[in-house]
Amino acid sequence: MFDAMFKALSDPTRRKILRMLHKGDMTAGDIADRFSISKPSVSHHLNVLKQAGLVIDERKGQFIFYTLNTTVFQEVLTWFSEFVDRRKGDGHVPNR
Amino acid sequence: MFDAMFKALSDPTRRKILRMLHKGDMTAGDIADRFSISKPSVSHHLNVLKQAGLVIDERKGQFIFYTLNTTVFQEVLTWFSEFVDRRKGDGHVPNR
DNA sequence: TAGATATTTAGAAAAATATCTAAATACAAA
DNA sequence: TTTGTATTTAGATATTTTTCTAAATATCTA
Repeated sequence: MFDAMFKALSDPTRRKILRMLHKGDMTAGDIADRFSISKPSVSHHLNVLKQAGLVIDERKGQFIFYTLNTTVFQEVLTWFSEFVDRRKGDGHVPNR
Repeated sequence: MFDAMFKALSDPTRRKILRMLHKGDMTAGDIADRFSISKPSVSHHLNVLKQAGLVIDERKGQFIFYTLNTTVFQEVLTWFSEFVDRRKGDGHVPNR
């Protein structure tokens, strides 16, 4: 699962989408309109983010709304925390 | 710079290297010995990590030691923090 | 200096990824 | 049901990334 998350985060377009969703939920079309790449390409990126668990999609009539899945961000945050020196104990937590 | 960092973090071999270095500095050869891929491939990964600012290298005689650059981890941590709900009124309320 | 060890660089092949256009699916409105 | 809008799926191509072997560079030791 970490594999998919980091892979998803490696693309700048996808990180931009995440920052947009942080301001509020959006439809696939609204997201696509903010990029110069084609709608199918944006759809592909949205799917990668979805597979990685970083976003959730929900259809409402004609539209599909995308939402951030913040719980997963918490997990990545934890992954990174292990590397940062918090000057508490020896700060070392192994594996994963 | 974030671009290079996220790119570097997207590969599982490189993340494994980072976890190894977290336990202590290592030479390129010692790192390579722990993978089944060739030394030149590991050398390539080390270079990607170095370009991303995630590790620092220092030659000592015949050997080159690699070390984690924790300050950069702190920066990525900050990037992620923005997405995590810390329940401390930053004004942002998700839709629905 | 010659030989041994540590590591990287060069160049090529294979695999993965991003992107496109065209077509398909899902739903709404008339 | 027909038409229009929203979005995805399919299939192809171009680019990027990973990996390899062979060769080069740097340093140590005898």
